[in-house]
Amino acid sequence: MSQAYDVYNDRCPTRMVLDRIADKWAVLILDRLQDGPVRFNHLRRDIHGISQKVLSQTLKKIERDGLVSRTVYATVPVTVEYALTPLGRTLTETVRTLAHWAEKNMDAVLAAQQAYDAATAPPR
Amino acid sequence: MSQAYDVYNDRCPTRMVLDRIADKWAVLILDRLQDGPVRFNHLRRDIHGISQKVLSQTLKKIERDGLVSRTVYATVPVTVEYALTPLGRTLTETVRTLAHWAEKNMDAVLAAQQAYDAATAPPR
DNA sequence: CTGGATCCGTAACGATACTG
DNA sequence: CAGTATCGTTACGGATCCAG
Repeated sequence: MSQAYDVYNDRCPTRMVLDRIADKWAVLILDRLQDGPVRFNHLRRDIHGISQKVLSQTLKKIERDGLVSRTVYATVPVTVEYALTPLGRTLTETVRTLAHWAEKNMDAVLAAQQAYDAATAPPR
Repeated sequence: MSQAYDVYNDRCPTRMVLDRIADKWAVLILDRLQDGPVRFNHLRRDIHGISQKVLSQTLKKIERDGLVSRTVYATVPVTVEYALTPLGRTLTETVRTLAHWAEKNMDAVLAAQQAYDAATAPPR
């Protein structure tokens, strides 16, 4: 993280953006949209564990951030498609590097956790 | 995000790791440790807005994940230093790319938010 | 100095029911 | 289909006090 801004202080704009990135559901949604527009209930089905309420809220947030677009089709019943904006696409691309890290180092993290637990819990 | 794992399903290990990355305070701490070991109260002072409770909890979490090491010096009073592990360092490096994105696109996000708010709120 | 323990308010979330 | 509204619960964070 660059020191161009005072990242550790409140009112830091970078920190503000970090708040948004640090949203698990938002990241998952952004990722799911990478292959093209997806409808509301389709997202709901694909992202297991998300409630329709949280999905709705999160979509609104990232739409406000300019990361996704919302397109309503006057079909009956109505159809709504969410898609990445160009800005959103640049973000998912950098998020990809995080995912790669996760896949590569997951085993190491798991091992570390087990070691930690073994070193702290067993005294019992 | 790669599709090697079923990222959208629970029980997905990548998603588990994502949970940790999606922790604003953890990211801030990891970042602060990039230039070398830092003591508890020093972290507390530098990362404005974090409470000592949350700092303590977060440090434990990322220590358990093997991302930071905790070293106690038998001074008086006692001194504790936190430092990045090699694993932790690889993570901060990828997180850096996120920060770069934030700095580069912050203005665009801000503009998008204002446009969104202007398009939704004003009907009032 | 480095935390642990406690209390307590708030914001987040899940479930459910209802609407255009 | 795509949401909104309401309710109840829970998890999280802040503040304070205390201990090794």
